[in-house]
Amino acid sequence: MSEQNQIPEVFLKPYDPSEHEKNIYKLWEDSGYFNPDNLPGERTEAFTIVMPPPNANGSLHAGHGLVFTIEDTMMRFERMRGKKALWLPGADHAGFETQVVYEKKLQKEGRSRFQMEPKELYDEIMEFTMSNKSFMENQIRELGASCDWSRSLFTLDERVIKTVYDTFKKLEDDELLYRGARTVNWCPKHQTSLSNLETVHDDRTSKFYYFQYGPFVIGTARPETKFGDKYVVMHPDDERYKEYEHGQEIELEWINGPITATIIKDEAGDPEMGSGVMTITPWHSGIDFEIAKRHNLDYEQIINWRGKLLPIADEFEGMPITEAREKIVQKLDEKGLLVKVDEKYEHSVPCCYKCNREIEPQIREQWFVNTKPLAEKALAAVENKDVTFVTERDERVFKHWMENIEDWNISRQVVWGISIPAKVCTKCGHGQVDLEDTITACEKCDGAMEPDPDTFDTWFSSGQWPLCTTGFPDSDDFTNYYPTSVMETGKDIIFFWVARMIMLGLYRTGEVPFKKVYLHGMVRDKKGLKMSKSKGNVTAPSEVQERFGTDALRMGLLVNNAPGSDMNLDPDKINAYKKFANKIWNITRFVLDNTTDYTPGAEHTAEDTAFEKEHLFPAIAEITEHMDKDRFDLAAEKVYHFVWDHFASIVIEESKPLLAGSAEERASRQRLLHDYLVTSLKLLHPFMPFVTETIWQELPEEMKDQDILMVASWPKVE
RNA sequence: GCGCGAUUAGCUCAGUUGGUAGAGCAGCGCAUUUACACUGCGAAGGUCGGGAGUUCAAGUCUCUCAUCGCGCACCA
Repeated sequence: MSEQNQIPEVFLKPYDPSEHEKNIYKLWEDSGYFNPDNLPGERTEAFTIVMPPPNANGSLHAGHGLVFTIEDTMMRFERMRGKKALWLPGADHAGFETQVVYEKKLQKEGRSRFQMEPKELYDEIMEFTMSNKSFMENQIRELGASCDWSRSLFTLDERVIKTVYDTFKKLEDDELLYRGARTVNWCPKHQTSLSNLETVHDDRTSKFYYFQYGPFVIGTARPETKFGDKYVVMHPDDERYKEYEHGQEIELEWINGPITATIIKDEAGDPEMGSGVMTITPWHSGIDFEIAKRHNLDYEQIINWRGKLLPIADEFEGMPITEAREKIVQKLDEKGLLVKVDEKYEHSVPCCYKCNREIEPQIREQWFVNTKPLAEKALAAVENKDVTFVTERDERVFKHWMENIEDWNISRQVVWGISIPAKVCTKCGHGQVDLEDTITACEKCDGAMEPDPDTFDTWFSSGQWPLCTTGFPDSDDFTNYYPTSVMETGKDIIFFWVARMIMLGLYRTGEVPFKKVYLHGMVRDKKGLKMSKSKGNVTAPSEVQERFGTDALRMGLLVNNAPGSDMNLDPDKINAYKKFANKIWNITRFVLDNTTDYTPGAEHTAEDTAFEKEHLFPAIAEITEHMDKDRFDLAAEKVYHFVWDHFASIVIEESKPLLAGSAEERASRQRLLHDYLVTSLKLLHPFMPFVTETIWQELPEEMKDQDILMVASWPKVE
C-alpha cells in the first residue's frame, strides 16, 4: 500500500488555460524535444512537415490558426508514435504582399515609395518585417506549435538566396529560361508586372463601340488603345472579305486623320464575332501581340506605365484612359465614324488582386520560365503516386491547371525581394544570368550590360522552400528528411505554391518535395462569410485563445472540418470545447481522488479485463485509424465522445459502487481508471496539448512512461 | 467559355468499400450541496434539393434538371 496522498490542489478549481499555457510551452521548448535529434528512444522513421512560412507583415489570422493546429496535431501524433518528428518553421518576406502592406503604411504617413531610394525603402521594410517576424513567432508558440525553432529559416536568408540563384542559373543552362518582350499583366498603381495568378477577374457591364474603319466595321470596348491600329485582321476563309488580299493596303480616315492600314489574314479572326473584322493593338493585348508576332508586324506603346496616353494620341496625350475614352468616342462620332454603341456589353476585366485596379497589358522585357517541361514531370509524379493528394478533388484541380500551364513571368518591379542576378543589355535588351557579376559586354550586340533592377516573384523562391529548409544539396537534414512527409497548406495556394514546389523540387533533386498534399479550406465567420477587415468579422486567434483557451480553439478548428472544405468558426462551438477541457480536468480530479491508496500493478478482475477489451481498445483503434487517414476531424470528434460519453458518463458512474466494493474490485477499478485516464490524455494530446500536458505534470510518476506527455508513447491495442 | 464542388434536423456540418439517418450549437421539459452547473437526465425535431435508373437494398453508384458557391482562362 502506498501512503495516502492528497490530490494536487490545482484540481480543486476549474481549469484556467491562461494560468498554465505559457509554462507548459516553456516546458516543451526547454526539453529540446521539438528537435528530433533530442527525442528519447530509438527512432528510425522520419516524419517531416515544412511549415508554410507565414508572411511577416501582420499578425496571425484564423487561417494561420488552422494551419498550425492541423500541422501540430499531425506532428504530435507522429512524435508519440515514435517517429523522428521534424517540423521546420520559417517566416516569409512575402515580396509584393509585404511591400503593398508597407506602402499603405507609408501612405498613412503621407509618404510614397516613389519618392524614396530603393535602398532606403528596402531597409525600412526589412526593419518592419523583422519586428513582425518575432511578434508572429510568439503567436505561433501560443498556439502550441511543436516546431523546431533551432532550424527556423527566413526567406531572405543567405541559404535561400544561394539556392534560388543556383536554380535560376540551372534554368538558363538547361534552356528553360528566357528573357523576352512579352505581354505582361501591368498594375498601373503598383508599377509592377504580375503573374496570371495575381490577377482577379471582375465581371462588368460596359459599353461596346462599333466604328467605321475604312470599308469595315470594327468593334471595341477600348477605343483609347486604337491610335496605333494600322492592321486589320480577318479570317482567311471569311467569304465576305475574299476580295481583300493579305498584305493589301487601304487608305482610311481615323481618329487623328488619314492613315494607311494593312490587311492581315489570320486564323485568329473569328467570323462569328461581330463583323468578323478586327484591328489589333499588339502592345496592349496578349492575343494581338501573338498575331503581330506571327506576321512580324510593328507595335507601339499607346498607354504609359502610369495608365496615361502617350504622344501618339496627339490632343489626348497625358489623359488617363477613362477620361480619354469618352472624348475619343465623341470625336469619332463627330467625324461620322461611330456606327453604334452596345450599352450592355458583359465581359470580365483582369484586375490587380491587391488594389483591384484594371490591369493594363503591356509589353515588357521580363524573365520567363518555360514551364511546360517542368509541369510534365510534375504530372508524371502525380500519375505515379510519388505525390498524392488527400482529396481526389485537389488532384483533379491540380492536373487541370498543370495540363494548361503557361510560361511563368518571374520578374517583378518590386524593391522588397530577392534581386535577379542578371545583366541586361542597354542596347538590345538581351539578358544573361550573371552570378559572379563578371559580364560587362553584350554577346549579341556590343552594348553595355547593366544589372537587372528587378526582383523575383516571391513564389519563385517559395517554390524552392522545401529545398532550402532541408539544406539542399549537401546537409544531413536533406539526406534524412527529404522528401518530406506532408505538405499541409491552404487550397487557395495550390497553384501559387504547391504546384511550383513540386515542379522545382523535382527539377533540382529528381524527387518530389513531399509525398502527400493535405489542403485545408478557408476559415469563415459563423455565418459562412469570408473574414475581412472591411466587414469587421475577423476573428483573431489570440482573442479566442484569451476567452476559451488554446485547446478549445484547436478543437473548434478541427472538429467538423473535413479536409478541403471550408469551415465556419463559431464562438459557441469553441465554448463547448472549453467546457470539455474542464471536463477532463474534473475527470482527473475524480480519478486521483479515488486512487490515493492505489497500489500500481493491481490485478484486473475478469470483468474489468473484458471491459477494456470491449470499450477501450476499440476506441484506440478507431481513433488511430482516423488519424492514419488524415481525418483529424473524425478522430477529434471520436475522442471527444469517448472521453465524455463513455469515460465520464459510464466508466466513472459505474465505478462509484465498485470502488466501494471488495478490495479486489476496488483495486481493479483503480487500475482501470488509471488506464483510462492515461490513455485518454494520450489520445487527446495531439488535439488539446496544453490541458493534457498540464494534467500529466500533476500525475504520480508511476502512471507515466515519460516525464513529458508530448513524447509519451501513443496507446496501443493489446 | 473550360473545370471543380455543394444541396442531410432551426443553424453549422459529419456520414469511410451501398445495409432503413448522426454530432455540435440553438430550442423544449425536468433535476440541484453532484468528480464537474464550464453539470446530469429526458423528449422533440429530417419523405437526405427535384426527377429517373441500377440493386434484394441508395444519403451513398449512374443519368438528368434546378439552385448556390469556387477555380482557371478569355474576345473584337
